Amino acid sequence: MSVKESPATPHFGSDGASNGAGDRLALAVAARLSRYLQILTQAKKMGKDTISSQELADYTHVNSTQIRRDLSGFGKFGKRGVGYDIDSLVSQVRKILRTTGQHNIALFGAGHLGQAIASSDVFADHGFRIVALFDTDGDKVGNEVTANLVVRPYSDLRAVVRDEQIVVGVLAVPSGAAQGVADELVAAGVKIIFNYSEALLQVPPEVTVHTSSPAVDLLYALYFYLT
Amino acid sequence: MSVKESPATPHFGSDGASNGAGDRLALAVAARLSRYLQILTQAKKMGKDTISSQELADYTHVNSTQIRRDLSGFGKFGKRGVGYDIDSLVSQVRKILRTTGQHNIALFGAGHLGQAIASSDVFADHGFRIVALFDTDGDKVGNEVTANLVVRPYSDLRAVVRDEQIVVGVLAVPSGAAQGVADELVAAGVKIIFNYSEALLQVPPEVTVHTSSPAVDLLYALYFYLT
DNA sequence: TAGATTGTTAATCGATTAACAATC
DNA sequence: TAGATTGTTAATCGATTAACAATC
Repeated sequence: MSVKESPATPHFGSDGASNGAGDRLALAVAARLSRYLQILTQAKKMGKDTISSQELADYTHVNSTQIRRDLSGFGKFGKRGVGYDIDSLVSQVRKILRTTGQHNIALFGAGHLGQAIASSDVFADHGFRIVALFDTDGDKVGNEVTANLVVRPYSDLRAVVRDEQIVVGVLAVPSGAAQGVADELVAAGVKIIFNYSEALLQVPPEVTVHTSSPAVDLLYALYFYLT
Repeated sequence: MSVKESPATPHFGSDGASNGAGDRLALAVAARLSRYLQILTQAKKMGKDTISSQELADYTHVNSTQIRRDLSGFGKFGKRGVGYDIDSLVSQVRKILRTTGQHNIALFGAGHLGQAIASSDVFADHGFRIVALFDTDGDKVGNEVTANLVVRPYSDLRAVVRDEQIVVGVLAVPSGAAQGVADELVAAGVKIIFNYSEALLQVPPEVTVHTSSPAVDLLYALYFYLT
């Protein structure tokens, strides 16, 4: 701790060994990498095969040097004078983020926001699957929201979490209902809750809540750009 | 530049004068302050009058020392042994962020996401107003989505931007339609675009694009929590 | 008073950037 | 080759944290 060893690699947390088995990425690095991944995926869809650090910088608002630095910490992925091959960079970044597997998600609330989320193809692009959609409204139960997604009643919650190995519960319910759903998810053993409502949720310490709603995101951004 | 003056205040950018007239907040500070503001507003709604830096830390995942530091840079807003009075802190932070005025927003797309955004009360809480909602679908035009919001055709765009002094255009349209709407907004003189689609938008340098969709937000978060 | 929580210091750590040689 | 863009260095700057006295 007190003795300076060698210039520690800045890509990792506290103890800076190389990119071996058990290292955890620095939080900010992981955040940026996942941002790059999203842009890369989209650029590919738009027909690009190659991208430069400067182009990535334009889309992400991250400095281009920072981007090259982030990537070169894990290998030499680019071609000087050319840029990065998108396909190969995507698979490299996925490897770094360790998100090559499949993860199952349960979504709560089949209102406007829930349906907007359910019909996004972002998840399939990145190896996540929404395997269940719940709503309290009896009239909605049974509706087919997308090809493979039928609205289910809350009474199925426990069985679904167990049978489908749900790792994340996503709340797209009204603020007033959010705490109740969170409680049921916690009771069912889910450890990660993504909260799109504005409610401030109370959960046990072993459960992580991430709160962010479209409107609140917009709010943040406005504070910057308007001044 | 090269000469160390005095320990510059870390709350501001490059040239560190005190909190006088023309100083710009450091980006990260502004981001955190707006996050605090959202939590404070919500805590107030839930009946709290006072909040401690530790409680704010629990909700925002920002270190409590960091929070006290952010706030104490602008004044002594708290009471030792008690915490912060929510009402007074809200008005102080608003003053710091200079967002006491009203700003008008135009929203594009009356689909699920657009309607979810339109019916959020986050904006009214923070002094922003969605004054117009546009859609290309002739069947939707004329529909009343919320009490004061009727779906309008794109042909009204220019007039509305001018008459209502629109400063931000929010895109909740399909990816394929996003660039077209962006072009029209640019032509109408709008300088800030908030893009909820996944499209990568091409705009002139004087226009700022902020891209983030609910599904992509979720994606980021999952990369963290699942590893 | 006793307990709690702020305001502030001091030290470390990580992020950011300009600049440029290497090289495709 | 000439032009473009990466990979990397070196330096600075800002963020983060633990710790604790001040004080409500």
